[in-house]
Amino acid sequence: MNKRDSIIKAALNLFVENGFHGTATSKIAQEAGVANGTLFQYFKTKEELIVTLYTNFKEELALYVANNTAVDANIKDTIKTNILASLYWALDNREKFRFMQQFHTSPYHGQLELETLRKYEEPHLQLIQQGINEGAIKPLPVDLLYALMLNQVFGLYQFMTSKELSKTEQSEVVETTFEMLWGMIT
Amino acid sequence: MNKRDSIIKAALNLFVENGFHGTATSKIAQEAGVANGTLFQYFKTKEELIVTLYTNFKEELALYVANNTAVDANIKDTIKTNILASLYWALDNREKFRFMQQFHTSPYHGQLELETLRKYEEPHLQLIQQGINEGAIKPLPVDLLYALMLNQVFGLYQFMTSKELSKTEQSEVVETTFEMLWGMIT
Amino acid sequence: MNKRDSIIKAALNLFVENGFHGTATSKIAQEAGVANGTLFQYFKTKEELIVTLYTNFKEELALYVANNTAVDANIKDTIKTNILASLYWALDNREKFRFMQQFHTSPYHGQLELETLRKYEEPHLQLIQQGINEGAIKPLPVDLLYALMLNQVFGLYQFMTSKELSKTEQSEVVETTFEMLWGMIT
Amino acid sequence: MNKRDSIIKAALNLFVENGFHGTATSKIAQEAGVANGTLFQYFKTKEELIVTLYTNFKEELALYVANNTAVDANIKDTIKTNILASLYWALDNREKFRFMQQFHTSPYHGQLELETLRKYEEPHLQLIQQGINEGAIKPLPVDLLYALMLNQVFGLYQFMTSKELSKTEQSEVVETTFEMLWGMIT
DNA sequence: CATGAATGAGATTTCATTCAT
DNA sequence: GATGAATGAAATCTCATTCAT
Repeated sequence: MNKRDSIIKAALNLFVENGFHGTATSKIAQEAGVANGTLFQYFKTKEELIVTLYTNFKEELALYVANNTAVDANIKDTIKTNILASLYWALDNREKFRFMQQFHTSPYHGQLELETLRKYEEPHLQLIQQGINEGAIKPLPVDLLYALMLNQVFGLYQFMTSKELSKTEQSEVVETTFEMLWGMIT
Repeated sequence: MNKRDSIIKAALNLFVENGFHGTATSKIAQEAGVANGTLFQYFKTKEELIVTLYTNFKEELALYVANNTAVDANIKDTIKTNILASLYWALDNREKFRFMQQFHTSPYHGQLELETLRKYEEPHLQLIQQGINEGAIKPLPVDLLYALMLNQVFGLYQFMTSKELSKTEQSEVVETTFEMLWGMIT
Repeated sequence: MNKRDSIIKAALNLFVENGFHGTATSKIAQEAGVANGTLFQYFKTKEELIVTLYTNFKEELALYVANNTAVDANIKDTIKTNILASLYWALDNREKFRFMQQFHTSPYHGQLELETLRKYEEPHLQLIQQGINEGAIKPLPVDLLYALMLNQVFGLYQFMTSKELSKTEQSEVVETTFEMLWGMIT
Repeated sequence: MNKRDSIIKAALNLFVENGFHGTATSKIAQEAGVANGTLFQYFKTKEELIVTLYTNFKEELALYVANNTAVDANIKDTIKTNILASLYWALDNREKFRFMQQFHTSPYHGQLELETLRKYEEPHLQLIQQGINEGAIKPLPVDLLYALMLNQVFGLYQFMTSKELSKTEQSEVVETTFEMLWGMIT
């Protein structure tokens, strides 16, 4: 693993464990096995490091979701695969997901350009719009529907990470919950 | 307004605007119009100040919800009033609500006793359990149902704070959304 | 006990336990059961309190020694009773004695007027001088003899406070040690 | 001189002059010609700095005494050289010696492990024991004899630093005093 | 006399960042 | 690129002292 990746990995661990403020750059460098100054060769400031982590993960999640969303299927399956992809990525990348949540409520988030953020929402909004256009989904504001769906996923994630569930139990609760959601918005 | 309250008010403003770390205790004192050391007469540490704010607001919310939840009504109305009370408190106390969200993803949250936190969840869980017992609500784990309902409120809050809605639009979207939720869990 | 005495007593305890710097005036007031500001009615500053304690104890010791030194006796007995009085006072007032030692190595000591200090040494120096004049004590500088005798007492005090000795063992070691000292200077 | 040594030197000067509390770490850094934070790279806390100074000096003194104590000589000469070495080191390193005295009556001293302290006493105690075994020294508790001898040195040090003595006067008083001491304990 | 809330100067310590090697 | 010693601004917290009541 190259130094840049070592730093990113160490930063993720420490930020999640101790928060942004609770993590000194020197600790990150130490944990990454590089010198203090080396960190600043790759990231001009601590803030840049944090924002880079965030956009990296955001990108990674978007890619994963894109690759695991059924296309050329009926709208229900498309949305279902889309949502489940998000959920499973989060469950498989809990540290990254927690990091992103931390980031959202931090002041760093406000400094991101809205355009950047919109970019990641767009595909989901379009999917919902498509569902409405096809008459499958209730004709409500897409923003609202997106917010409800997204937070449904958060709620499910919260539940699933607070319990120890077997694989079958997991897929059972996921299936049930999605059907409930689908019933709600159609 | 006495000094303690001035400090609390200033702290809330600044924490929400700049985050916990981004807010120096000296700034808080200054904004509150008191001397640096005065802050530490009322709160032994910065952390104590932060935790006090959180538990204050948590208490305030719980009280508001308790006072605005219909009792002696059918279960649907009870739950409805309960949920709407939470939502409207959040909408009327946006700073306090943002503060609480910030707190949740901060390392301070981990230091709270679980017992304290459970105390606030308990009434909601009991309400859901009652709904299940009465056969009104689907027999799913209460934890799961609670998580879904709570996050539904978050989602709605998110939508409503991102738009400028008239009073009628507001109550319309709230009504609609609650009916969707109720349909989903029954 | 009046407030002034309460303060003095509390101050002694705390200073000996935690040092001058380690003891806040507010702690002293608290321990003494008086208000914060009351302390400053009796002592203009913390320093004045410390110096007052010191001179009080110094005075107390001097008085005790004066009252317990044999007069109208031969020089050996006079000096012996004088030395033993100092020693026994120290053993019976260990906190006060430790306080005085702490004071000696503190910067406060440098601020005392030399005249004040000399006053307490004078009687001892005169006694030694008398011994020399009578031909009983070696004709060495009185300063030197005084320093040796004083430190002999310190050494003995150190030994006796580090052991648990019975009354008979105590007086035995005291007798022996004085005879050794007397042998040394005559 | 490297920065660490500059800091140690400055700290010694200032601590002796103004006491531990009276000396701010920022003053030390300034006097040493280094930045504020640099001090804390070499010493994690102010306390660590103080304790390091103490153990450094203690070690230095022990080494000096070990190197200047006659071995393979009769017991009297061995003890004499041992005592004189201590005395002369103190006279040649008055600041360091005053620092050590300050340290002894400070609360920092209590935090040192007893084992550490015993280590430095051990050689002296053994020497005295040897003298007793050989029948040269009176069969009294070694602790007591050590305390008396040590304090004799303190007394002599006190006398010699309060006077301006020529070299010959110095060695004369030292010789005389040692003979008195030796007479006393044999 | 007594109180104790309020003060604010000052102390220790941290840490993001730089830069000479 | 890599290093890590050095920096110094800034943050939290303490505490002797004051003063209105």
